[in-house]
Amino acid sequence: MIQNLSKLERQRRIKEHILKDPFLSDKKLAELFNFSVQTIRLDRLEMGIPEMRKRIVQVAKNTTSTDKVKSLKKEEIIGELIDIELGKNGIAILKTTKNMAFGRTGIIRSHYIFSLADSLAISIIDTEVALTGIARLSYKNPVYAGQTLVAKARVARNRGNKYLVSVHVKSDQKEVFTGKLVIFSVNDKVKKEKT
Amino acid sequence: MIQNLSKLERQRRIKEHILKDPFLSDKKLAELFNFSVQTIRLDRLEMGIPEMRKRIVQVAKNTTSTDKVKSLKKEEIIGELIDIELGKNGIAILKTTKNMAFGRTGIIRSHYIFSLADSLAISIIDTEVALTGIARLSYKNPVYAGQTLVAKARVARNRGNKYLVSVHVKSDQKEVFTGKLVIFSVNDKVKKEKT
DNA sequence: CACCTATTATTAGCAACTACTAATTGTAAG
DNA sequence: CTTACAATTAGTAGTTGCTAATAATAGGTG
Repeated sequence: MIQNLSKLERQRRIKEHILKDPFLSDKKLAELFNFSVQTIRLDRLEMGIPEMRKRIVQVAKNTTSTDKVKSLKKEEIIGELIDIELGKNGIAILKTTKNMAFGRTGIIRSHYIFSLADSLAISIIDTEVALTGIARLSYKNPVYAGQTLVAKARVARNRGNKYLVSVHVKSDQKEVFTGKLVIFSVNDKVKKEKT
Repeated sequence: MIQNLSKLERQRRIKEHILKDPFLSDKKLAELFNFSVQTIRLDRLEMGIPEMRKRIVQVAKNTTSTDKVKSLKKEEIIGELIDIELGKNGIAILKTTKNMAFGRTGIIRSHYIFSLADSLAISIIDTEVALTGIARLSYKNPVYAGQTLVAKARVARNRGNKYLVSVHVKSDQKEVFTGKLVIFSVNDKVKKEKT
């Protein structure tokens, strides 16, 4: 076989292939490129690319660290409760970070803002258990990682176990989000009211 | 027969350990349980548990399974994308766990369900960047930790860069959440917009 | 006692390597 | 043309974490 690829070019391509598919063994790469397994190995060593098995372990460990269901940690959710008057109103702040944002744009993912609002809304209801029923959300302006959000919530109406909570979220005086949430308080044995 | 019980118990524990940490080799398990490597192997074979390397590959492949989506990197998606037709519809599932729930009641916090719906809605928009604008959410029934949620989303309307996505979330055929989200696609330099 | 199960040991072999040495090929310079 | 040198290929030994199969041993039970 005529080798029309320069060594460097081949190495660049090997690297590319491995990045795209870490599950490629040296043997398969050798078949792909029509070079001997030894050459592929030399290339890998020169580029400092670990063997397939170690690459797979790396990929697997990545999953575990990100943990599949990207769980929102509690601190991230609530932010920080600053002030609260049960049954009336409350203020919470959230310092946004890069890992709450879309990698490309740095814009905070909407559900983090909703989580802040929702958590705060539930917090100000003076009851054992509170559940969100209906919500209307409006995202006014994008929020960029690093900005600090201030959420203010107040109970706008309250009929029986049904609360209408209105939440406004600002960043630097600028409104970025508003929402109206209907929260139900569930006090006693009521666990499942619907079948 | 007394041995039998301890054997079963040991196998149960081995299974548990492997589930918790798929990176355990037979040798390490043998050290952990003070049994010979051969015994561990027999146990594994009886239980049909594959060898460490294959387990690692499985874990690694889990991560790689989802591609195809433009707007979100896979780590940014809440839940697991099952099927998607860009610009049209998509299905995602989320296995709920205790740490997504209120401790006392085991009821899943609402923003996890929203996050699932929101992520899915953004995923099906065929664009580089997609942002949530307005949302109307309705929580129909409480979800308890352990239940698996199936979210279906479809693009109901599309005018220009504005998409109306409707999302239905079910658990065991029962509808637990519905939402209508207005998503904006942002392809060029659009920074903020509100309609 | 023979029988049975659980456990452990032993051996051969495999995949996918590392690490090393050695041979071959290509090509350019003296 | 010959030598020098890099690139490539080949080959060997050793490693890890196994599978598969066979055998040996210990501990009961009927």
